[in-house]
Amino acid sequence: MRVLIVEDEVRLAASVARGLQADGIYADLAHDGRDGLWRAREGNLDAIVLDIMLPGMNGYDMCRTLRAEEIWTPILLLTAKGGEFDEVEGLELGADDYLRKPFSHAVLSARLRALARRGKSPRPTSLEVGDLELDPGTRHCSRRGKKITLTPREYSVLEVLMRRSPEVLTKDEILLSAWGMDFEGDPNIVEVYIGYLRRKIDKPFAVNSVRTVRGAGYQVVA
Amino acid sequence: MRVLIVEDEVRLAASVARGLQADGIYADLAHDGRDGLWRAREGNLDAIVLDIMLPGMNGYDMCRTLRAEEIWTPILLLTAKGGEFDEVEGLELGADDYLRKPFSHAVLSARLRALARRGKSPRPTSLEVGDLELDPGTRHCSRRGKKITLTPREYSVLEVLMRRSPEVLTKDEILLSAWGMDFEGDPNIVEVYIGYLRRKIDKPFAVNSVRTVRGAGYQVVA
DNA sequence: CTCTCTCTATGCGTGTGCTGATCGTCGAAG
DNA sequence: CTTCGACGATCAGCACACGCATAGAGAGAG
Repeated sequence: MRVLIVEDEVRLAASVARGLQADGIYADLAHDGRDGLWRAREGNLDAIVLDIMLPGMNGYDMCRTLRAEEIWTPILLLTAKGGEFDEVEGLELGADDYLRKPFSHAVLSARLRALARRGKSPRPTSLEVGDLELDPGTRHCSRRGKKITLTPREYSVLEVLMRRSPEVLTKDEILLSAWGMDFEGDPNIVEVYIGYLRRKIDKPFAVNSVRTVRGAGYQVVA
Repeated sequence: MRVLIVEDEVRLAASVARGLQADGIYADLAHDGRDGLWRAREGNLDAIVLDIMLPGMNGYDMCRTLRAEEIWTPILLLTAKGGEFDEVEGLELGADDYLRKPFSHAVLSARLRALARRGKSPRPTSLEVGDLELDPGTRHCSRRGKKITLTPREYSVLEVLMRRSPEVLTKDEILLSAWGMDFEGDPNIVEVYIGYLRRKIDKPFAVNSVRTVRGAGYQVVA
């Protein structure tokens, strides 16, 4: 589990980070609003701990900005003031919880876990072309329920073909997607891998879903 | 929006109910634990406000009972004591939030709205993949009832793999989640920790739940 | 100091990727 | 219809990167 702590008091931030680490929660640190916003956009975070009083950009603004950008990572606000309006306002702006300073590490980690539990991201959907299925999450490939084992390179080639099915892709497009732009070998490699794929996903099932379009490229059809 | 207030001090309960009503939140009242439990089972509630000190049945027990019955209506605990352990304990038992007395109506309604927005999320208290269990609260891991001791780093790696099981995670994703984005060492460390995990959770039980997907990453399966 | 945990560094085995040559096939022009 | 050229398919075999195991150094806590 991974969280971002946005807090300008460096010593406090470091101490909180150590405390969480002892509970198996790894914490990245940002010391001002701008930096925090940047990392929040980048990262693959389970939650954000956000101080309200910050140099650069305050916690409210950061919270509002993230939500406006459709980033729904759970946010826990840290409030220093005694007033209640901070907190109400924060929740209305899209924060998910708040904690009043000073707080104990035990409470913070319990709250963070509770937040992270809710914030599950939806599963990526699988690709289907006819009865051929490809799940990018597990990298499983199957036809009519029968599992097909693919090597990494075979998987890359099939993925791009299925993603854009039934488009015809040129060899160059396939090279770019499956090998990357820094490939410097024999472009004949694409033909070789098309061959591997046909041997695994077409021949055993007596179908012809990987089609050659002479002079143009390849496509996958139902 | 409709909430249930379980609180034995009649005057306080009535005053809270009036305050919420002014914010468009309709409140049912129960004055002891048994009555509260009954109404919580019946009703079509958006949230429950639960005092800890109650005649009949205390707040902890009520909370635990509801969760055991698979009723996941969000619960906000009211704590009167100063100690923090009440609160941590409450959250571990399945409450979703807490508020320390005395509190203001504005804060209570903001919190209730936040809870209702999240909705009832079936909340697995532990992660399970096949017969392998991992409890994020206590950081205990076990298979077939036998306890397995994990170091913090091992725990982090296993947690992210189980949370997203049966997805295949790349080494980079694992590094990001378990080490953080500022890790600058040898990425081979992931392989090392996968090895440690296998030695602890797979080999003693003669299973193979931590799978390598060559060229892609790792997954945990049943 | 000792013990635990984390990480680096090494060597090894195997599956995978790629090359290069040869064989097959399609299509257009005579 | 036949022929020829260009494009695509297939195959064998080698090199190597990937993943695994293990040992040990370094850091930190008790």
